[in-house]
Amino acid sequence: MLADPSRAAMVLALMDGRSRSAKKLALDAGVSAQTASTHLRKLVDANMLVWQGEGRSKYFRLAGADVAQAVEALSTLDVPRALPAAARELRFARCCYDHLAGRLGVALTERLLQPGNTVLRDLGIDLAALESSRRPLFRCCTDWTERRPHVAGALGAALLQRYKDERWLAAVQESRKLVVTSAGKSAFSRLFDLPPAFFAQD
Amino acid sequence: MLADPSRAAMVLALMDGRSRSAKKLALDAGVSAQTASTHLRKLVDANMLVWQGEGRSKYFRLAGADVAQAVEALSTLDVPRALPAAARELRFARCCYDHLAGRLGVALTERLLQPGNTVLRDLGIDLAALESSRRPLFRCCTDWTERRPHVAGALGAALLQRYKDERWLAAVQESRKLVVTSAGKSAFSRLFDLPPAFFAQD
DNA sequence: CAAACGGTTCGACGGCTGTCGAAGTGTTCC
DNA sequence: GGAACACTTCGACAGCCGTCGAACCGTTTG
Repeated sequence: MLADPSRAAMVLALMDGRSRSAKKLALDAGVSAQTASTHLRKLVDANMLVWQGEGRSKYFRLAGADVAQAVEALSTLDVPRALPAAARELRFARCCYDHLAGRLGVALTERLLQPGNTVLRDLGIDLAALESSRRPLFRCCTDWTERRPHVAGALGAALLQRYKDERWLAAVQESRKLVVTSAGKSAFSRLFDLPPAFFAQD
Repeated sequence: MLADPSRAAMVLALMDGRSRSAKKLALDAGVSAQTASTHLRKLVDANMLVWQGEGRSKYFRLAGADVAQAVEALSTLDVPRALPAAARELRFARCCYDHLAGRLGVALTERLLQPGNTVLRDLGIDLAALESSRRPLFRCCTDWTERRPHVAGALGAALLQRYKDERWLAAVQESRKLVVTSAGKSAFSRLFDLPPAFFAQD
């Protein structure tokens, strides 16, 4: 399924976890509407996408976190060669389906795994509630830009949600890119013990 | 690369992390030697396999843990449909490149993530030494049989090595399957607090 | 040295599938 | 009601690529 360039482009365009119309996906992939329609049908039949009708439009999104993780894992294989310019701006912070990825995601994950840290408690993340959800609490994606793990799963999703609610991170229109607000810089520095210079990489 | 059935079969046959000759891989994939040769060349060019000459034979193996993880992540996508009979025996315990996967891998991972456990200390795993290695200490694969995470990365490899050294697990010839020895059953039950009935699933 | 064997290269065949034009269905908007 | 629009289906074309037979190279074995 992912071997075809058009389908790959569509799936990559949906890697932010949001929905897109068939027409927009056709534009993303650079093919006609008919071609896009056949591809989208195949992806839905393969349980990789789901759709939702809204008026005369059809909005598609990834079927689940497992699809996103597979794409991310595949991306790590091709990446040793230089990153394309378009991907350059995704290096620092982006969303990977429903959680945080990129240098920031990897750095926060490393701090989170250090024994003795109290970040989750400080953030008021209710682990017990998350564990009761059916999806795995903890999972790692291998970051395709950093080639190191970042937190995914229910915990990863809850953390990104919190960051957005607190206005520490903001989503960029039509992109997976996330920007760190000034409030976010000070909050991340404080909670995760990151040097202020870290954010100069963005 | 993985979209072709022959190449997929070859890569799957190498998922145990060991090496196989070109001829054996041709048999695994059910194609002629010429066809296998072209596929293997492509896989090497794509940095997914590496090879090593030995006499008039050529032995291939996976290029790294990232390849194995991508394959494992992709496998989770198609698996909702019933498992092929050949895969049935891999459900309980198998090696995934260099670490433990399957029901046992998932169960041990869950115990390992419970706060307050002392398993790593009891096993005498030297986390400091592992951290100094270049590869990430901690990573998760999403298990394609269980659809839940299991420990990979340097820690996952060190754990499997320890289990083998202790003769708790034994590799099955020409297969990814791992069998739990009777010493292993009692050791896992004790260290990870698993009920003895757990091993009846095997 | 000759035979056997593992692997590779070349060339030709054949099938699969991605592509778009054209036409059709259902929805929205004026 | 009619025009514009989003999406789908059908059909035909074209190109890509997996496949194997045949021939070739290098190593091993008797």
